[in-house]
Amino acid sequence: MSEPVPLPREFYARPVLRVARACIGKLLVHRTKHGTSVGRIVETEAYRGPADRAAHSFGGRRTARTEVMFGPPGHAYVFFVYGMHYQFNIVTTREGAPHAVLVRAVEPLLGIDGMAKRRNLPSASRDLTNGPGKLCQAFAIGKQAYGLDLCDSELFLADGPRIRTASSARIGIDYAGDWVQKPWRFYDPKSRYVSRARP
DNA sequence: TGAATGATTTACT
DNA sequence: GTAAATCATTCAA
Repeated sequence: MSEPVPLPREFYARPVLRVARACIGKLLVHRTKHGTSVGRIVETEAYRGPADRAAHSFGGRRTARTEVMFGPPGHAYVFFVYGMHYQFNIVTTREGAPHAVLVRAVEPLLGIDGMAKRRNLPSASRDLTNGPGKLCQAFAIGKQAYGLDLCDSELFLADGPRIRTASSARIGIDYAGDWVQKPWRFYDPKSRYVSRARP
């Protein structure tokens, strides 16, 4: 594989639904001192605050946690939930528009041994990266990744194969009322690493 | 200051 | 299928 190159800022500076769909098939790359992890993104969700009741930025809530979403596109929004899991998001659109794409699943490509070690699972296991919390643990993405610029070469997206993309309702946001049914989840229907079957 | 809760995962029945 | 794990963040007072 040739050296992956970070996608330009313009990739992220578009409406969040377009970015969420465009992310399917792109490569996620994380370089650390312990090694490099690479995976192909196979599942994402769009969160379009402040109107979207499911988004942390709903109602324009601007706090220490959500601050990065109000900044320029192409940065990492990483948050911690359920007392044990991190989630990796991509800030999109434009400064002042708190829209983000949640990366829910990837297919491991490189650095699989490190992922297996961090997940304490066999390297062939599908459970390595088939969920938003799982891939963060596998890729060693934690609070240190909060706010990172995805146009730098530490944590970034790179071009990948063009994939036929399907959509469905988002997962795990039953508190959001009617917003649950919006088809803002995108995935590669051919991948065995999507976090679950069509709801 | 305190109580509620969550963009999940894992283990167990 | 259900439930426990576990704590930063949020909001009410």
